[in-house]
Amino acid sequence: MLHITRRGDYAIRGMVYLAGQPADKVTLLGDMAAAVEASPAILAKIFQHLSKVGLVSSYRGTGGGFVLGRPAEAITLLEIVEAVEGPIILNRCLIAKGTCGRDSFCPVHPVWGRVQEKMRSMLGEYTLKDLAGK
Amino acid sequence: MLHITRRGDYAIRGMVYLAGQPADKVTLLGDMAAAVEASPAILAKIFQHLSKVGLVSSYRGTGGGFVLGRPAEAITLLEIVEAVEGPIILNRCLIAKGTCGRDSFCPVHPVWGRVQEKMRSMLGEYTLKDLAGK
DNA sequence: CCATATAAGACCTTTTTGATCCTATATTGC
DNA sequence: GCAATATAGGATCAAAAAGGTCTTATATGG
Ligand code: SF4
Ligand code: SF4
Repeated sequence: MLHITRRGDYAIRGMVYLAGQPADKVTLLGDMAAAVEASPAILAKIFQHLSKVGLVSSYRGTGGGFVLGRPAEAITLLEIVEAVEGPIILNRCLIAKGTCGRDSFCPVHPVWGRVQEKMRSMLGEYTLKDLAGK
Repeated sequence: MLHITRRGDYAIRGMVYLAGQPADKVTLLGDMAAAVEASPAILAKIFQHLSKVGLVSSYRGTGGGFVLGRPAEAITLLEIVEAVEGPIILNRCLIAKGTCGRDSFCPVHPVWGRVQEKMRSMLGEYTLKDLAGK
């Protein structure tokens, strides 16, 4: 239905929050969840994945929590969205050449390609630094 | 997951096909379904709806079928997609002011608005005439 | 060794999507 | 009028995705 999921939105909320914290403060999941108004359980899932991908670093045990995996100015909205939701693909003919079969002659195929690339490039222009306003 | 549905794609396929036919030829559902490689049953559903919205005109009985509801140059990709899938809304805060609650201070909110509008305007630029190449 | 805090995965419910089937209704031609 | 044709409309069903909860590891610091 052409919209990002809650997971994607929660991920962005959390990442913007982390970017707004002091540079290498280790943030508790619970604090972050409260601040971004999301369930700790679901935010945990999301950030476990962001950790695996390297967008955040995580520390277990007492004094553990999450920190940005890179400087805020080196993380874009696009990366966060695609890390959580998978690559932005507007129509299935853009998954790979031949997925649709009509792509060689379909006049609409290139349109989706253009719209998709514009969208990705726009999202790629915004960094966490821009969004956290620091 | 940020992609159009099959219904949307089938609708576009069918509309492009109609636009490629002689101006006021009444096209059989079955012919259209065969040409666009979609099940007649599902294409029927889709075009019933497009008919209700006025994007096509339909005629029942012998010699019946579908015709574009307006000249091909007056129907855009955006209209077809939104007729079938509902309005393009990238994040729920864009449904209406206040749907999210954080929209008044959220730094990401305006970004989604900008991306969404760009996307809609791009899709609004392509007409069936462009796509059918007539 | 104990309290803390994330990692990982199982599990469940609801919503959306994709698809089919059956019956009704309108139109044409005989 | 009647039969053949073709869309309208609704009921129904299965599969997939999304949203969310819970339980059990595992690592860390004191
Ligand atoms: S836009 Fe054209 S190529 Fe892409 S999925 Fe639709 S029919 Fe296939
Ligand atoms: S982008 Fe901001 S305003 Fe929009 S839904 Fe997410 S948190 Fe709410």
